[in-house]
Amino acid sequence: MTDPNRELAEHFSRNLRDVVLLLRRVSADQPITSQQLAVLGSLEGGARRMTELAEEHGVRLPTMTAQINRLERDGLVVRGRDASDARVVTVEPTTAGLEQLCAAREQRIVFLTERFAALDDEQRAALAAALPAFDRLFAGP
Amino acid sequence: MTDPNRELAEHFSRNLRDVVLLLRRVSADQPITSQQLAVLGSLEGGARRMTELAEEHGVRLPTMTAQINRLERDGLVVRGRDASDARVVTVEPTTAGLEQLCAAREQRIVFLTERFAALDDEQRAALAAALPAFDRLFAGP
DNA sequence: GAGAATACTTAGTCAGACTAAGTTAGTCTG
DNA sequence: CAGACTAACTTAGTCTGACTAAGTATTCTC
Repeated sequence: MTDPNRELAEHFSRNLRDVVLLLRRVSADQPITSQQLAVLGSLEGGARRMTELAEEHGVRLPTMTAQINRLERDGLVVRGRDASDARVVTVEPTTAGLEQLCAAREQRIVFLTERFAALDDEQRAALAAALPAFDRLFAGP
Repeated sequence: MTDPNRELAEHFSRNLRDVVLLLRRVSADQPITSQQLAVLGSLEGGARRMTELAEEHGVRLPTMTAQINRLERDGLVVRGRDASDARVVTVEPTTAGLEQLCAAREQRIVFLTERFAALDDEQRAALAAALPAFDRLFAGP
């Protein structure tokens, strides 16, 4: 009679705390915060608008304004203007910003690689097989 | 030549952002924050010490002091004293605190259940098969 | 061209993280 | 057993990062 989806959800709900704690541990002792890293990641492909960034990160515009202020203060991004619309503010990463992004990303991947290496083959295979389902579960609206 | 663990890690690293955004969406519009929910969860089994709580949540003691201050102000927990050691402060949930915990937990589970229901059988089976690996991957030191 | 909508910024508040320093209580040592 | 050290919290001060409300340009629409 128990809903298998609910059982899965309960298990995941219990695991969520571990994930959050793990993420905190990964991002601790890094020169930039996980938020800053996420924003820099959005700028990797080139200049973006403030509204785009806010939407993509699920925050309000004033929050992104403050975030970009900090990143600009630290020399990781620069603000620009859109030629076709004078209201629009664009944001681009600096060379230093891209370097920080690469370094932080690499550090995170190395950390995760070590975690994966601690699993046995069967567990690794199970996780690999679950990847498409994960993409589907966590992405989208 | 590519390390399969690293490939897994890269995929997960890319997915982390989706998870974070999803978590933010789940906890938005809830009466209590995800941090408060997590702390209340630690108190479900009875009174705990401040140091225990801080350690369990990976934060420093002053952070937990402030957190418990807010929870106490909102009537969700009460501070107590340890009979055998007058330095120790204990924290217990109130009835209101336990109610909030149950309600928030239920809401989170319902949300996740809906996400799981949107998957097909194959994806669901893959996720279910990956659960033990997940426990191993995210738990522990 | 006036009024509405859009794109940001500013100002003010709050949660939640940190360090450094203070207080009180227990422990240990000569 | 007194003095020093350690342990358990709290307080004070700072920072990031989230929000709303309100202000300023600029563009769009009728």
